[in-house]
Amino acid sequence: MAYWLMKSEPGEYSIDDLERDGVEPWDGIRNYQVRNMIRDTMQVGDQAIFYHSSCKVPGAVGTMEIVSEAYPDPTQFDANDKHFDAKSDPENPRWLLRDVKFLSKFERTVTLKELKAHPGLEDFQLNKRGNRLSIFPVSDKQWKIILGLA
DNA sequence: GCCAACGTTGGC
DNA sequence: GCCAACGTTGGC
Repeated sequence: MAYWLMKSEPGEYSIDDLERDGVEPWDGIRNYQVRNMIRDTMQVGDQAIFYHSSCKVPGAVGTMEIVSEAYPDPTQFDANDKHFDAKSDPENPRWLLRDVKFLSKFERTVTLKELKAHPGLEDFQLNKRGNRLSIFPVSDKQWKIILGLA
């Protein structure tokens, strides 16, 4: 089983929203590198850290499980959606998503600041300069460290 | 709101 | 295929 980190702006969709919904399609991916990873590398049963980005206290807030194969993101065909993509062909959809299931909410936010300062996380992608991918892999070691902090 | 980083677009 | 312009991400 592999581990991931998945970012969401809590103003758009937070860990509390996922706890309430249980299972949710993780839509809005509009980056080819990320799309390729969720299509080709991610597996049903993988687990992911839920990360709050672009907010007052950015950080890891909980965990979830990947519970579906990749399938077309319906928001790409919805002209009223902010993720609408007029160039995506319905016969060959450009953007995919997977369903995720709530597993846990941390007692507290493990902040970006802590993650940056923690020994053993020097290679963590979140801490790398220019990191902008909304989903990326997390190693077993990194996963254990972060859950240990929660 | 600012800005660095980097992806995408489109003219040539 | 190059590259300038533009858009987006995301921390601060």
